[in-house]
Amino acid sequence: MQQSVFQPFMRSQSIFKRDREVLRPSYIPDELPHRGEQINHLASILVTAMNGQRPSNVLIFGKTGTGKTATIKYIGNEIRHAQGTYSRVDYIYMNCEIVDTQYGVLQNIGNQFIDDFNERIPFTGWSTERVYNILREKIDRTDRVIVIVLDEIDKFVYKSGDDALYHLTRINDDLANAKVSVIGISNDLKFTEFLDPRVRSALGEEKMVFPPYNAEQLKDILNQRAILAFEKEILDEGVVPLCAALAAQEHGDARRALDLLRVAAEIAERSQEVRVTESHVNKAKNKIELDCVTEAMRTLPTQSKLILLGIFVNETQGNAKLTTGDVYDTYKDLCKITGMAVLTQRRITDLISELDMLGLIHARVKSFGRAGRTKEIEASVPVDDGMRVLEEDPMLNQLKNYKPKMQMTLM
DNA sequence: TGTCCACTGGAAGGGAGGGCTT
DNA sequence: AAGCCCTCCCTTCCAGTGGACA
Repeated sequence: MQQSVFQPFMRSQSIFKRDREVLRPSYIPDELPHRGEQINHLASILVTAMNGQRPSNVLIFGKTGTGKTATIKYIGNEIRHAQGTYSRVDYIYMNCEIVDTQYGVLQNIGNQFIDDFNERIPFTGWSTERVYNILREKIDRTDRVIVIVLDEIDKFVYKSGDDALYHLTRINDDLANAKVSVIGISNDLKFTEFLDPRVRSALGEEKMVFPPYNAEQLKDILNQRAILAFEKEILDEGVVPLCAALAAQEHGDARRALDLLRVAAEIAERSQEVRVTESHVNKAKNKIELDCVTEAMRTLPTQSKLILLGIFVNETQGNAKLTTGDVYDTYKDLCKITGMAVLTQRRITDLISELDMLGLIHARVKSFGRAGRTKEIEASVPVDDGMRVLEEDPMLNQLKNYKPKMQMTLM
């Protein structure tokens, strides 16, 4: 019988003990190291709900990987476990990066309540007002305390404003039986400046800040997971401290630390090695960074890819610092060759800003005096790697040998 | 000090696409 | 089928701007 393609990669002894999911940031362990204080504080606020009263709304701030989401999900689990005794609380978690419109947020919350009336709110088609009214009725019929957690609430507010939050924070005025409290989680301390003052004060009845983990704390977190994930003697002594140190440099990001450890172990496993070493961690660091960039590029819309490609080809020709005008000229040229519709310069400036935010290019506004004020743009990823990824797109493949027209580069 | 350049970026609105209601 | 609504992508319009230059 022919040998399976998986055969060479199957080993009797895996580096991982069992489910490697325990190394994913989404895994919620039985105990959250160094977040006891935050858990207790939240519990002290939410205990009100257990007694059938409305707890204060809470705003939680903290950088990525500081355990905000883990803590909030941990609390959610605790509430569910306690339901035997107190079955009066519903806990709804929602990530506003995924659902990021006014309508979407209200619709999503509404559809969490499947009751006897069993009416589902469609994902489009209704007026927001109507969605809100149905949501309110559904909530009121439950006669319970509803805790709504809105993760990444800042992204939602920046994108869609605060109308839905206004509704949610005022909803208790319209409810006869149920009670609603909202917990917002944000990476950004300043997003409340964009809120209507009424929403700001309603939402911020309680505020919490999650500090970044230091290297020692990250080590504890990693060690706790490593015990669950690996057989004994699999990790070299320096592996956990190195992952912790690298992640601590990045504002104490536990997510990054866990990713480093998991990817390092996967690299070791793939190369059929029995131990994970520091060199695997370093390889993991490079791999994660590269994966991030390639993924961002692959998922770009074609128009943005054209702009990016235009920047890359200019750089390969030695035109390192480009203006918006330069980029637009090359872009128009590329559109002509590929037969794509040419968008306006106004639209292109927005797409350039998006590429900047994704970290694929670096664009800063600069004035050249009489020569005008514009953006100075350069690639911030290795051009060769970038070109290779973009050329995977069949639409752009024909541009492989494209050379930009000579441009007057402003210096 | 005023002018002027090449944009920047906000505001408003069009229209396509998805879907609901009547 | 007609009339709505919402979101997304895009255009049009235009006031505003930093700094070199006269």
